[in-house]
Amino acid sequence: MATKANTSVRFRIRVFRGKEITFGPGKAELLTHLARTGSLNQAAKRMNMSYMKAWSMVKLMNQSYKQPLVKAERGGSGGGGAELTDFGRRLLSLYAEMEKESLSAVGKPWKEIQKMLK
Amino acid sequence: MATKANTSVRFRIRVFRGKEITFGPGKAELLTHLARTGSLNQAAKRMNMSYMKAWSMVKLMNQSYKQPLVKAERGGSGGGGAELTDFGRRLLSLYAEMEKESLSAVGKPWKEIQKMLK
DNA sequence: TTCCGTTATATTATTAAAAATATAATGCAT
DNA sequence: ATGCATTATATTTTTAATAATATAACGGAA
Repeated sequence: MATKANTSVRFRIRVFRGKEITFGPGKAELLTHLARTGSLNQAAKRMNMSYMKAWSMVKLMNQSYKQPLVKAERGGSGGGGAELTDFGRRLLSLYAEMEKESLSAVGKPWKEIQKMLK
Repeated sequence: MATKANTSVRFRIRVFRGKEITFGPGKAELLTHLARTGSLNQAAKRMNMSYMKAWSMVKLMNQSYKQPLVKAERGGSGGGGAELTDFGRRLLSLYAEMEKESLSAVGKPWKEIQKMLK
């Protein structure tokens, strides 16, 4: 038994500005879906999130950074749509890097803890 | 302006066993206070946590690991008390190590993100 | 034998977070 | 004009997390 099937360490890395969470795992997932679908509505649906919550997240992000992460348009042929800006793509990839780095940094103590779990 | 006063990354490292969080920042803080005070009641008060919640955390921890992290006694001269076991002290220090390692691992991308924040 | 401060536990109440619902606005296409 | 799929926003409802309250048990000390 090298690893216990049931056990895991999970990270929540959150970027704060004052009291507000301007980036975290939920927002990262939302932006990832948004990049694929081109629609905030579709992105929200894919992660079983209400459109309203998704929209309020985007609003907060857009006003927290020097440049908007998401550009949205309404009306038009398909009803409208939303997409990531280059700025947004960059932030998303930096966040992914943080997740990857920290997860690998934690390997040794985590193995020890795993041994201590039932 | 080297760092923005207002901004921070925060980690929530959680140890899961199935759906249950068997260790995390709250439990770590509780055990730290417990080590100092020798009383679960006092430890809870120091972090403005209800005794009931503290106790249920201890209960979950004690039944999730191969050995108990906390040993409690009731009755007696001071009414009773609780203390960390060696096993508990070890887990607490491993957790602290995870926090420290991951924070330092994240330095580079975090600096970049900080620049992007308003 | 009664008092004390604690652990131990269940039940109820409060609060905060999330979800659901509703509605307006947009602009292209048919 | 009307329909369409979306963004944008406010309001209400529901749910889940947390806190509060209550009570029992324990065992030494005065």
